[in-house]
Amino acid sequence: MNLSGRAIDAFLALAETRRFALAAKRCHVSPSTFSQMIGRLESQVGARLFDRDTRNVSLTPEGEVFSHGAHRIAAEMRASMSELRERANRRIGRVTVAVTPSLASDWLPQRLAEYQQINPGIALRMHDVTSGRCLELILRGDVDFGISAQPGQDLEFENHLLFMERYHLLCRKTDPLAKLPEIRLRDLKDRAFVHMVRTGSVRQQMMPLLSTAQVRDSGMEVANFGTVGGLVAAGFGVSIVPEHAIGLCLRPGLVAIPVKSPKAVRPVTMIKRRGRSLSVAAAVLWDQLKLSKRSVG
Amino acid sequence: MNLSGRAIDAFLALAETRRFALAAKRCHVSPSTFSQMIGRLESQVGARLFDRDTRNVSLTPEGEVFSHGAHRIAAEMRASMSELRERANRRIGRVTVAVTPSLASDWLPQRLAEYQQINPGIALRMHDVTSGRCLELILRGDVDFGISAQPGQDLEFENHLLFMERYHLLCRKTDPLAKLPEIRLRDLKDRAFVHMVRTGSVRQQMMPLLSTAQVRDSGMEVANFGTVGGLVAAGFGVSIVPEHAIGLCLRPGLVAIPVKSPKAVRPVTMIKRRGRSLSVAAAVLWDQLKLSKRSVG
DNA sequence: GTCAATTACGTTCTCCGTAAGGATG
DNA sequence: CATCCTTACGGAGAACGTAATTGAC
Repeated sequence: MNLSGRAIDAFLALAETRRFALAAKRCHVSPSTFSQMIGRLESQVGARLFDRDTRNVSLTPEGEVFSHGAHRIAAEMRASMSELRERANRRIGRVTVAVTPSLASDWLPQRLAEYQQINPGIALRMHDVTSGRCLELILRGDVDFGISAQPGQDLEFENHLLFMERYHLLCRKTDPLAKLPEIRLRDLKDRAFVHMVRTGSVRQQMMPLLSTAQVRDSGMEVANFGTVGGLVAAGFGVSIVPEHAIGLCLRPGLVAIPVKSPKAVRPVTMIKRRGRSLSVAAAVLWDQLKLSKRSVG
Repeated sequence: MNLSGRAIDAFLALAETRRFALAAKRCHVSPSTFSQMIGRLESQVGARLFDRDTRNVSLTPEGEVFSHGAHRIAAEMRASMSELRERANRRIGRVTVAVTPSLASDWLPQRLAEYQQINPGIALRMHDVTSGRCLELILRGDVDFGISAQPGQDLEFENHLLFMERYHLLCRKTDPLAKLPEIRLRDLKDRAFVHMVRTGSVRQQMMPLLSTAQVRDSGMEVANFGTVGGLVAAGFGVSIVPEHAIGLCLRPGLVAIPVKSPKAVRPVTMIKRRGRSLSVAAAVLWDQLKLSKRSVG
């Protein structure tokens, strides 16, 4: 049992035209070839599908039955092929990315908007998640790729650095530090510090630097940048946040000042599962983001 | 675009096993051939369907999309093939026959019951119709074949004589004719006669014989044998009906007496459209009836 | 080094088209 | 005899298997 698409097409053409010669032309084959194709099909399905003499062609009862199936098979084939083609042309599709909250709010939306304008048929979904969960979603295949400051292991992931993001000190305008154009980490010695939770990439990356700088623990340990802003504004201490998180933290009475340290930067990285290819739509977004990285630097 | 059933099967096998070697075995081809089959399929659909290295095999996003269609295509193919096979084996099917009322009530039911017992999966339908309408239904393809006393023209129909059916005189027991063992047509001279409608085969066949016999017209002209019985019983006259219609006419006070005349017989004939083959189920019924004709003679 | 997928290559076989054959009106 | 489907036959191309190659662990 091996029905080919061409055989199905031949069958349908003959069922419709009821002329071998005409159906053959429609299928772009010679009449003889067409006759053989029908004959082969009939032997494959094990039943005569057409009653025919040199003058008339008509479906047998078995042919009538088969024609229903043939129509459905042909329709499914057409649908499958056209769906693939439409996805290849990015007429339809879906792209899901996992992104750290800072970039999800500040940097990525603009890029996604550009993408959406060029590819209106593609449904975009974004998960804003912590760095750890980002890798998990990538590994499980729940997202096409991720963007985070914490690259995955090279064995399982493919990482592409977009740009280095500077950290900024977040403090009240009344703070003495607020007057400086740049902050050095040692300026924070003995200052109360509002921490992010340990599972976030900010905390994990800053941990060694902060202990070197001998900051004082405010006791606060929060998950969201918005909360950091609130705590700093309320006087619980200062904090350090990535550049693209500033918008989430800042409020009247607060300032953000760049931290001057070659280590106080974090690698904003696109991450995908190694060995798994991206969908066409996702690959296009990936490439677009790769090219647009200069626009922030 | 020409998807073959084998390619679909190969795709599904690989998508399920995620092993080329294993899927190749399942498809009964060598690993090398299988690899080529997948490669060909991918080039036909215009997209890479599997991510693979020598260690791991997994579906690409396009492969995921295609797998839905592939499952449906394979299911439709299986369904079409198995339906044809089941019809060939007469596990399922339908047979519709058009039959003249007399045979539909007296002769055919027993035959159909035998057929139904042997082929319980076949749905039987029967139209009891006049001879003219019988041919019409055959021609239109509304029935698989017909049984009537009026064969169709050989150009359009294929006729198979089942048996010759004798005509019987229908009269009251009090009628002088009722005492005879056989009737000759000339015995009916000047007798009031209850006619069937002109569209029926009985009337058409008997017309010349009756005018030769110089019967008298009762003025009654009816479509159903049951009505004939009623009219004869009520004294409107006598009538002549086919042997198998006797059961429809007879009632207390009436008798049916065979007509002795080489012309007072009618050919009970199976009729099908020339050049059109019967469905397997219908052909089996056709053949069964052909063989069972002796049982009546 | 071992195992799995792929590529190379020669063979086989399927499939196509040209041309002859046969049936029908 | 004209038309249309089918069969015959030869060549082109596809598909298969064996065997060598590449790549991953």
